[in-house]
Amino acid sequence: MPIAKKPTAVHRKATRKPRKRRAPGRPAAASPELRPRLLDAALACYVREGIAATTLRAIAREAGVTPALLHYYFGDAVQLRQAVVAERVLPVVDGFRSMLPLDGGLAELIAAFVAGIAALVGAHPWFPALWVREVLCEGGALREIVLRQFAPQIPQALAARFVRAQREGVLASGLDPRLLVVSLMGLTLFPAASAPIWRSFFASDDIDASVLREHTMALLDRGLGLGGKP
Amino acid sequence: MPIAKKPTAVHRKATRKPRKRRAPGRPAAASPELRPRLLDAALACYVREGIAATTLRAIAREAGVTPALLHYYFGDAVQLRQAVVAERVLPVVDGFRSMLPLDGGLAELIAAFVAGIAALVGAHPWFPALWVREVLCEGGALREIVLRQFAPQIPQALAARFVRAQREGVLASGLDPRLLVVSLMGLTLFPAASAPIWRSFFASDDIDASVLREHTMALLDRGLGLGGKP
DNA sequence: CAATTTATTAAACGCATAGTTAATATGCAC
DNA sequence: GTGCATATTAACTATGCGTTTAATAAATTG
Repeated sequence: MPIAKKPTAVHRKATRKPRKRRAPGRPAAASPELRPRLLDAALACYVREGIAATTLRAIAREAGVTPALLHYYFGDAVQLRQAVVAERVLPVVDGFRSMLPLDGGLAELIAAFVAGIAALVGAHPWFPALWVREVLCEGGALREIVLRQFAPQIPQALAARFVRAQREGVLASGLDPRLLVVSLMGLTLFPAASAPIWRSFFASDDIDASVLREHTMALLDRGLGLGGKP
Repeated sequence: MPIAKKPTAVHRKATRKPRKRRAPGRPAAASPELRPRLLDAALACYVREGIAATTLRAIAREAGVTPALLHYYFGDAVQLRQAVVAERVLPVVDGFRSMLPLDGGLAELIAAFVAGIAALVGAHPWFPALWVREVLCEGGALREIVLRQFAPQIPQALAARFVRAQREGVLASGLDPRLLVVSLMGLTLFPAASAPIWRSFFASDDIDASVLREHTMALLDRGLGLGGKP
């Protein structure tokens, strides 16, 4: 509509034609909590397209609203991203960390790590893909945030625990305690993230979460010298 | 006459000597082959930014030329990408595959896999990052190409070999042959791809390629039940 | 050394898409 | 009802993409 000088609302309403598209203005019904739905839509887009490649319009389309509404709720795209990270991503990482019995035995710690990742993936299937793209990939949008805030706590605590276990002879020598942390992630997060790939060229309907966990534990128990081998 | 417009280039003369400089017009003599340099520039951008996010202008900037020159050499952006894949990426994957002794003993195969990834990463440090972003990530630009063309040969051949080894009692039961393929990649490619991360919060100047390889082999030898008799 | 071919750039085109702003219909308090 | 706050959209402006065209200078050819 070209801008008339001072179009009053009443006049425009009188000349309004019935439209299919929603007109601006407050909706009739009291909308259910929209904000969490917007966060979920944003997260879905982040997972599917990557954070950097996700446009405000894509999120709006996903949620069935206009980009301007996202601006209304969250300000700009950066603040929206921060909200998603703070309210959707970081709690997941934190929940995993709190599940690790760092003060218990080594075998229990390893088992809890593997089971913890399995539980995390079961509850939040989107996590591995997001983590790979936004943390593992260089230039990932979550690298700094997640890494500087959480990762030093988990990997360094694990490495320290492994050093102690090795000194006590519980952990096989020949393993590097720091690299063992990396190996643990490679044996858990990586299979989860690549599941869509290997499921596409392996007949793998029989592989569920417990099969995967038992395979991983079988490899680790023996590989770390935990089983009962002297 | 590099391909630019109509696909009627019947006569395939050898490549000319290109050159780069500032003002328009043909540059002075003694130019090194420009085309490989353009491919390298494109690859560098793909690795750093991701293929989808890499603009033709960014590649041109990286190579110190104009976007129009890329069009002169490769036609459009899609053809440039195909050239990079065919001449830079696929040969690396193929070289790795040819290094695997699928007909030898199991221990030798495992060792060759680990050493092969180490050699690949040593020769092409950009590979893990590219592979993670473009193959592992959903929507990655190389997923279809690499996967449908090469990956079924390698993983399925490995899995078949592991099935046989397990039947012969050489490979510990309790391991899934298919998941073992995934574990192998998780223990090799993943640490390589995440090296920038774990090096940033571990003091790891003492960890070089051989330390990493020995750690991995120590874990695998025992974990798969290959080493000395338990 | 003139004509032609080859390699390169500058500039512009058309298009898509980005994030934001201004307008506006509804709900609610008096 | 009247006025203000809330929730929502249409429209705008900016930018940047890939591509193309025309200009131009060196190389090559005769």
